[in-house]
Amino acid sequence: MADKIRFFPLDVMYKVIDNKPVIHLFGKTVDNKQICVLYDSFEPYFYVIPKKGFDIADELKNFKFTGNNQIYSITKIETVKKKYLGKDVNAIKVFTKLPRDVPIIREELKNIKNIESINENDILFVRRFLIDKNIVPMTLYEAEGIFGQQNLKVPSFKAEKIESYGTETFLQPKILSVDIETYTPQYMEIEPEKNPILMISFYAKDFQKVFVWKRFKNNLDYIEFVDSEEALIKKFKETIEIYKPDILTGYFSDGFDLPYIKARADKYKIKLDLGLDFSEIKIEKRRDTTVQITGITHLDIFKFIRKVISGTLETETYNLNAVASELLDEKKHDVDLNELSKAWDNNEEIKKFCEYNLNDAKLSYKLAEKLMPTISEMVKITGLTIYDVNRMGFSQLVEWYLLRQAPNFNEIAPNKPSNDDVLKRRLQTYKGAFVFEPKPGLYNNIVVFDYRSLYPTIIGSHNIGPGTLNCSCCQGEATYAPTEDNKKIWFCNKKKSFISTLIEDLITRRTRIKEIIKDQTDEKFAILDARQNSLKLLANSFYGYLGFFMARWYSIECAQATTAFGRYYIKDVNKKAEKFGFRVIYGDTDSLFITLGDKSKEDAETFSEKINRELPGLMELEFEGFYPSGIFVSAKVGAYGAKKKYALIDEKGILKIKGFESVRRNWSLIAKEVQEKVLNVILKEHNDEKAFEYVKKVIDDLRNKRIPLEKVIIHTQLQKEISDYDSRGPHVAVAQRLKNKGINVGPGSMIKFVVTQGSDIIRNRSKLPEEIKEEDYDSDYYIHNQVVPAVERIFNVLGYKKEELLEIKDQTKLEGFF
DNA sequence: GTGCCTCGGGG
DNA sequence: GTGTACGAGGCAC
Repeated sequence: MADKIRFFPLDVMYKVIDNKPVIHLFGKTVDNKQICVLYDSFEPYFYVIPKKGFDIADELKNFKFTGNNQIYSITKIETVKKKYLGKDVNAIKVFTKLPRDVPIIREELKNIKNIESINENDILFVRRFLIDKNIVPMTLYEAEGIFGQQNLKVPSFKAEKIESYGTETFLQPKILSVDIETYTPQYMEIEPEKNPILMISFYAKDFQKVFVWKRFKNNLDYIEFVDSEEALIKKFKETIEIYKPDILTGYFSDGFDLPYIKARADKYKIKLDLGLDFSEIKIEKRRDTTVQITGITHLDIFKFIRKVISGTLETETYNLNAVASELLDEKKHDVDLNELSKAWDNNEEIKKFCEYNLNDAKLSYKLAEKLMPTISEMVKITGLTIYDVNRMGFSQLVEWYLLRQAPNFNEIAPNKPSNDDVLKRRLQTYKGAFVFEPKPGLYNNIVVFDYRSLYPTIIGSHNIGPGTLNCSCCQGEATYAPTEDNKKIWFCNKKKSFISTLIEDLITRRTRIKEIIKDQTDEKFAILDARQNSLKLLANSFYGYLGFFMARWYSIECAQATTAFGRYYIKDVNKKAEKFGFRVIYGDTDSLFITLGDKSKEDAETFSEKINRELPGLMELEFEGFYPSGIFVSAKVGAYGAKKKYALIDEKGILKIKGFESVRRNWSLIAKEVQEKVLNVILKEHNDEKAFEYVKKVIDDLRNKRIPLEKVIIHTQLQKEISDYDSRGPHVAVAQRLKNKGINVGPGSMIKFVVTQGSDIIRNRSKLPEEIKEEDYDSDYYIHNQVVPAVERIFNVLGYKKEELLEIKDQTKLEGFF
């Protein structure tokens, strides 16, 4: 007698049991209990496309070979009618016993004649399963089968059938956030092999805890003392086992917290078998380290923010403080972590560090909670697990969306490029967007128009895609893309491409959501807004994907045609605006900035309506906004304005600033300070004279050594052993001197140095702050290489020249100015 | 200009 | 694990 259960899948893996791959879907039942649903009837396969006119079915059916003392064979084949890039093909679906047989058999098949190509042989088994069985994580399914006995931490259910059960989404995963503080003396690198973890904090909706292995008096109920680091790590393991989170999150926990905990656990020979199948946490050390726990979704919220939503944030640095400030309007505690190790050694007060620790865990928790709607929408669109969505960039998300959709179009996916292909593709370049450069200066009554989702709507409206590119059926009939060279690129008039169908679907789905979003409550709004934003992000990534060298559906011609149409449309509206009586001051890619002159705001709206009546398909010109005034910035040295650098003020007095990059951490404090102050004075006080004089004063202060040494120190981290450097930058030279003095420096050491006066190369003039006197720094270096570059672009907005900044100022005029 | 190196996030 | 995915900017040459 079969049972039925309803559940939301969250994580998926497979195991070979009795020489059969068994899919394990870990998730939550409708009554919120952990479950593992097993499915053993899914067979690995891939496609073989024979050369036209050849029948190799029998040869494949009987294909066998021996290797590694094993016999590999094809278990069965099916001949299927498929499409490959829009064209009909007769393909052979080749099945194997185990997933790991696929790459072996694929290699061996390369010896067979008359094979055109082998496809879809590198799609991981569990992802293949999710696609073919139409299973989307986080949505509701019903499984039919029996409860079984498996060696798992959660009940298991052996399913015969798994079917979609409505559209309900799992919205309340149990999230547990973790954060650690470690012993790291100042100037020393982070060394998990040497230095202990001092405390571990957890934060969840209904649970807060800081474990620490040094006792002190306090009245905080969330602090729990343990006797040693070893006990601390055991507590870490125990806490997760007891709390049973669906999602374990942290900020950069892929790259720091979890690998550190693992390294320390190894030292004490503590097995971190947190996987729901009793497996140990898996650390993959690549450039981007990843940490995986079977059955528990490890979400590194930093990674998601940087990879997926960084483009939508104002901040340019993605540290916890900056991101939490922007997204949560909350900050990290103001604590100097360098003091922690000292305090620890000297048995001083460490309470504030525990509070700091818990706060960090709380911030990560809140970020995860806040971004959950966006993440779950990405999961629902791409059909990937949260774990995968978390670690993929845009091009991969687009690719997995296409891979998931391909079977619905009966399409076989193209292969990933070979190394040779990648090299060739990397060399290909093409013309990008059109930019109408502004003359720097101040303007009044500005109206901004932009084409809504320009590239996505072009791809949709002009049927762009590798499958419709230069089709033989429309040769000579279709109009060419306006590429402005002799390249003849056209797209089919008769059938819609796979890619453009999908992108139009994304656009219309988004438009629908934006329509209903207007009258929604706060809660509903957040989810729908996240959803429309995910759709937008994905649609916007298609163009880049088509031109991305690693893409399966790569097509330089498609990318080229997209920008060509883009240039055509923006130039077209530019011409029409001038004809209508506006003055165009700036245009870039998809937007047009005009001044009204003697026309009104209403005229501008009439204009955009007129344009829209003539646009094809889903293309639309939007009236983005009206701004009483604005300034356009000059970028590098030169008479002309720059792309994407401007500041506008709207009718409410709110500033809109674009294109001012912030300085990186290895700049001196003085450069950072000056940039910040100048932006403030110009953008808030509108007093460019004051900003200018301020910088002149700082430059003068530098010349006269009135800026203290501490503000000119540059911090650079040593990345490897000194002897391993071929090219010796300033910090390497300084590190060498430190080493000569007997100070232990190595990879990870933060080297502080100051560039001093002289005529030698910078490396030889870089000294340790303690080696030199207060006034030894090279004023010219700091003026020309630090302060001026930090503000130069900002001043070009106002027509000031770099030279004017550098003029020796008249001391008397400025008395008492600041 | 080319090529090598560093940064990010975390303590 | 049916693998393998950075990209921008500074300094030395």
